[in-house]
Amino acid sequence: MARTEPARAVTLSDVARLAGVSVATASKALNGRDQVKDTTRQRVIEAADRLSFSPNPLARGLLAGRTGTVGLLTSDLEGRFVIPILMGAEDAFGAGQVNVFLCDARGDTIREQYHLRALLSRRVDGLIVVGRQTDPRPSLGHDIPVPVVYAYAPSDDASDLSITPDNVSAGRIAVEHLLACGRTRIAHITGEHAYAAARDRAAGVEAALHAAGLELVGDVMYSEWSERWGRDAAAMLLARHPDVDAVLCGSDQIARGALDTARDLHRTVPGDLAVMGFDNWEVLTTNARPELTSIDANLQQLGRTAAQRVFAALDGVDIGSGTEYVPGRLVIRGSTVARR
Amino acid sequence: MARTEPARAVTLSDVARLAGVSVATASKALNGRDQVKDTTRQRVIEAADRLSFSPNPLARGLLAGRTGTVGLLTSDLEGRFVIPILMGAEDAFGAGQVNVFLCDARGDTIREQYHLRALLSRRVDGLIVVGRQTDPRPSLGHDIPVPVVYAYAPSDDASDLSITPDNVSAGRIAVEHLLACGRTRIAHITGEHAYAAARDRAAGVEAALHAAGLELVGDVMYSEWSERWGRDAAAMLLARHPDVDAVLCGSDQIARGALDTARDLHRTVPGDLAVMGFDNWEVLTTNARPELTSIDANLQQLGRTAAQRVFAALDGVDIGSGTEYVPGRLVIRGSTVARR
DNA sequence: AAACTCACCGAAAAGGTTTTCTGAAGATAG
DNA sequence: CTATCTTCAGAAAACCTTTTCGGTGAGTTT
Repeated sequence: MARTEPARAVTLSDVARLAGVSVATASKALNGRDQVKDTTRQRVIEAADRLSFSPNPLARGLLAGRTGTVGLLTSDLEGRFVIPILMGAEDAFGAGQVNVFLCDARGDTIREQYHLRALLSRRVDGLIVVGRQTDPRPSLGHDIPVPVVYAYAPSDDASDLSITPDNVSAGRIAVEHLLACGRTRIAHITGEHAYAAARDRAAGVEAALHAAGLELVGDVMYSEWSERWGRDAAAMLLARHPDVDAVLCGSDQIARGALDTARDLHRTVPGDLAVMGFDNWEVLTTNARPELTSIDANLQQLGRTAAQRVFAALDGVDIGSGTEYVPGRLVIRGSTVARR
Repeated sequence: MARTEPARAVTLSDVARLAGVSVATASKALNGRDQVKDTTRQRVIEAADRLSFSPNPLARGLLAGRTGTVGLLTSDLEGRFVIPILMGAEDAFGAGQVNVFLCDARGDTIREQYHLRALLSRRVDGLIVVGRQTDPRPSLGHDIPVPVVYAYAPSDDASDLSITPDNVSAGRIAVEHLLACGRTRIAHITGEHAYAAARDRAAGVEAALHAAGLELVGDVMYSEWSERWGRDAAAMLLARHPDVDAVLCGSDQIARGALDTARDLHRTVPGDLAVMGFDNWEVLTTNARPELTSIDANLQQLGRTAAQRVFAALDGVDIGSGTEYVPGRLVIRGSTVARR
């Protein structure tokens, strides 16, 4: 940490002095305005290069209103949903000159308001709000002077723009895969009924089964998002419905539990029983025995889309409102299809 | 997204006008400088309240040099190490007026340089660099005009300040726990030898065993950080050394694999065999059968410490240099101690 | 040669805040 | 009553960049 005097940052006037022009001309030269002779422009650019000048975004933002920053307001920093979304957003922004302010509200409305104020006072150009569930969350309201996009958790206000995973179609896709594998006696173990994600996936599952003229084996088994529940539920299920040939689980965690139980009861997977999960959480899926087929929610793409919408709004494009659904993606592994 | 005209932000001069004073006085009143009569100060504060004035950090930063922002430069956004660190940093900063710029270099030096430049040009007040391993990483150098603290991955330059988990002591703590549980025939399965984390933990393990007059059962088994390796290694281990009574694993993932194998081979845990891991990754530890004892690296505290060091440096305190080690914390669960 | 156009450059203001310095009024001491 | 202090308020500069507008000089037209 020993440092020499933090050399005063080089400013535009330093560049101007070196190039022998006024700051006004230097500014125009560097920003590609006309009204500057080409040779002059070259001289300025050269000078800026020599001093490795980089303009002060504060001064720039003070005047222009634009700061080149975007706020990402999450309630789910510990959660695993915000990360891919954040990466996607970084991807979309990264190429340009945009940086991301990250704030975690810890699910607390007070703190959220606090961070919101802080972000706005820093004059972020736009805002992405990430929730920790797919259940609608309270809107931040409309008196916000910058574009706002809600990601993962949609806003409860239809005049906001939200981008969220399409869990209904994900449920459908899962069932269609199991059907394609020749399974017909399919059960569904999932997490808390309070979560829209659980209910939506279940709805997609039942719709797809119905469309195929089939019925779910037993009722949808709701409880908690844990391996433990996956184990217990699978044990109950196999005791009551020994003829089941596929267990569709509402999360990879639950599926891991179901796999464990199947193993304990000497049911071979995928021979006797196909098992699949949702989320495609690699740590869980690729280390399971056998590896776990799952539905990836494409969160990274979701984040990219959200960022692009913010961009578009910044450029004055009307990005519309309502909820946009991002479809999931089937990732097939050994728990539904025997591997060569 | 439909919005009304973004009402021009209220400025200090609005406040001053309402309070019937000059901007200078208003500024002093709000910032608690003296040279302002108490009644005047009250009037200004009231006016600011009525207009819900919040100062423009851009203008403030322009003058002060301080921007109230800190850059967090990570190479590990997908990883799980940066998240608790980030939360810790947010904790430490959060109370104040600081916001965090998050940038992910994706392990790419070019991108890192790019982000570094972007952060510096935004005049961040300080920088926290988070790596994805505990192996030393290249220093960013000393021509950076703000304090830099390296977290998780230390800098390879001893004149930088780094804060990193104490894996040697973590290994020792783990062994001491196993000894306290009455285990004496302890084996160690861990991840890639290329990782300092693996070697350091192993060193601590061997030191602690040696101090107790014991030897490791077999050699340290290095390979990869996966459940699969945990399963395979445990199988090999139990075949070759059936008398082993504790398996210390280099990560929770490996430990999960070892638990699976123990179950397959009908070894009871913790009766026959104690199993423990490192990292205390809750998803893995609390869902294992039995729940997994582990060493938590206290990453959140590490992040807090890093943030505090940055703060201190900002306040002109000499924060020193070299590597500061954060000790781990034993989290006892059912895989080493039978639960009532 | 005078009037005009055109291309280019620079002065100055703006943006919002903090800080320093000056100055005015009131209070105290002699 | 005057001289010196103290207390408090305001004017102005500073931070750095962008933009508008006025101005200078060269070249062109009549």
